Amino acid sequence: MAAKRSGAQGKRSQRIGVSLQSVQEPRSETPLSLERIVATAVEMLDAQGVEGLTMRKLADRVGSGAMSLYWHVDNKEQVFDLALDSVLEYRGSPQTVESQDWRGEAVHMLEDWRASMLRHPWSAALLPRRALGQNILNRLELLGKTLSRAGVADADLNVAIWSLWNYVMGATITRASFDRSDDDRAAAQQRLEHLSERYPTIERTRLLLDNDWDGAFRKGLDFVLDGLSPRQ
Amino acid sequence: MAAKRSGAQGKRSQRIGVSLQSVQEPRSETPLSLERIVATAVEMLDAQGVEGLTMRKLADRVGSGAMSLYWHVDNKEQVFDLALDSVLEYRGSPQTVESQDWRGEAVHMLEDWRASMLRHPWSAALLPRRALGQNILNRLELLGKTLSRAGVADADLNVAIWSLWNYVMGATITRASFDRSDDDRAAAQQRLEHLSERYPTIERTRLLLDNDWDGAFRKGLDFVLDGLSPRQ
DNA sequence: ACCTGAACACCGTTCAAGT
DNA sequence: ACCTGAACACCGTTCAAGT
Repeated sequence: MAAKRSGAQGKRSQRIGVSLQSVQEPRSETPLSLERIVATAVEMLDAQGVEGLTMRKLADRVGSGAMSLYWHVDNKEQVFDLALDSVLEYRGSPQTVESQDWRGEAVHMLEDWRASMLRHPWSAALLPRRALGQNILNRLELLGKTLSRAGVADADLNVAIWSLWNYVMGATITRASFDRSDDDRAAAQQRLEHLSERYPTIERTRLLLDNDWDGAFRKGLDFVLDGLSPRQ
Repeated sequence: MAAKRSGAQGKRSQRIGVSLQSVQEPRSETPLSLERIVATAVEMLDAQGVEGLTMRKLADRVGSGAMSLYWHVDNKEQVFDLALDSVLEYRGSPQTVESQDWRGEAVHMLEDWRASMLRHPWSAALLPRRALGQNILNRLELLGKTLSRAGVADADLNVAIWSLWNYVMGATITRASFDRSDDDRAAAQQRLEHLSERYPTIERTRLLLDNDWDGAFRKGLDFVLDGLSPRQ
């Protein structure tokens, strides 16, 4: 039911790295193209979230009849896949020098990963549900290479990669969804205060009011990397 | 837009811990009740996933007219909230003895958390989008208490809790969605093999073919706990 | 207090047809 | 090769009404 979603390349789609700086061309008669569809989908997702993206509204926004999209694209799922991958491109020093600072490199890559997703808050929650696109594979490869150079044994490498993946995905998904509803935290905290005898610990540390997401991410990441570091 | 979803208790809903062992009563004239609605929703979610749950189909399954649900429930969102929370109850030794094995306790709690979510594969992806219900708060409180007893300073406690949360959520969401589409892994691996010169590292370690999810979770969790352990 | 059907304003997608 | 409108089979929810 939820299968079979990767590989199907549509009638004429080739994977593209759409550049996404809010395409504000003379909204005249640019011919419909996959690039424009994907770029517009990203704009709409940024503005309205996952629920707000509709094939009909997308067609409207792109200035075509509702059904024209389906010549360029198989279905709505593919629009999500392409929008996601277009947002995850890694523009980092690709190989450059063989730096000695593997830990700094890893931190940089993972913070960039998180930042890319937070720029498009719908992306984090979507990612695990979709096939792994080129850009994520690139990031995984780069991460693996860095950890390997740092001395992580091949036997531990998969666990190390997945641990960091899990941490980054969990942190980003959580942050992106809390972000969209500050009320929740207020409401939750209110409930907490009302029940401070039931939840004394997290009430005492004010777990749900802590606003320093970036700092917490960075500190937790350090903990994880401490755990992963090859013992000497 | 996505706000205002917590607290609203509907016209007559009180939080309930529905017991969910596949209610197979004489499908006759049990009166419609919130409990039955939530239990049936969980059944449908287990069978069909998030996309498969429809207010109309739910009403049908419960043997009532389509609109009868709305007397018991405000809207579809609330059905999700209640289904989620009902699935996350923690049945663990609540206080018992003041064990010395804090690490074993933490591992047990977090493995149980993951297992509860994997029993209902739709739950993990849903959790971060919803308000934090009673049962998650309970788990967070218990985790915080355990870490605190283990010697984690109050200043580090929030980061420690969030790090473990992030790891568990990331791992479970990833696992649950990979689970639902084995094709992806085959397809991805095929793409990988085709491009083994582009992704030599993750191809070499067979990252995408590693099937030992439980083992990887446990090992990665150990890494994280190593990082979190108070230094001596 | 509890349940209902008709109706409204939407969806994604198929299909046969236009240029 | 590219785009279209009409139509189908769905959605969640409002509302006025029934018992």
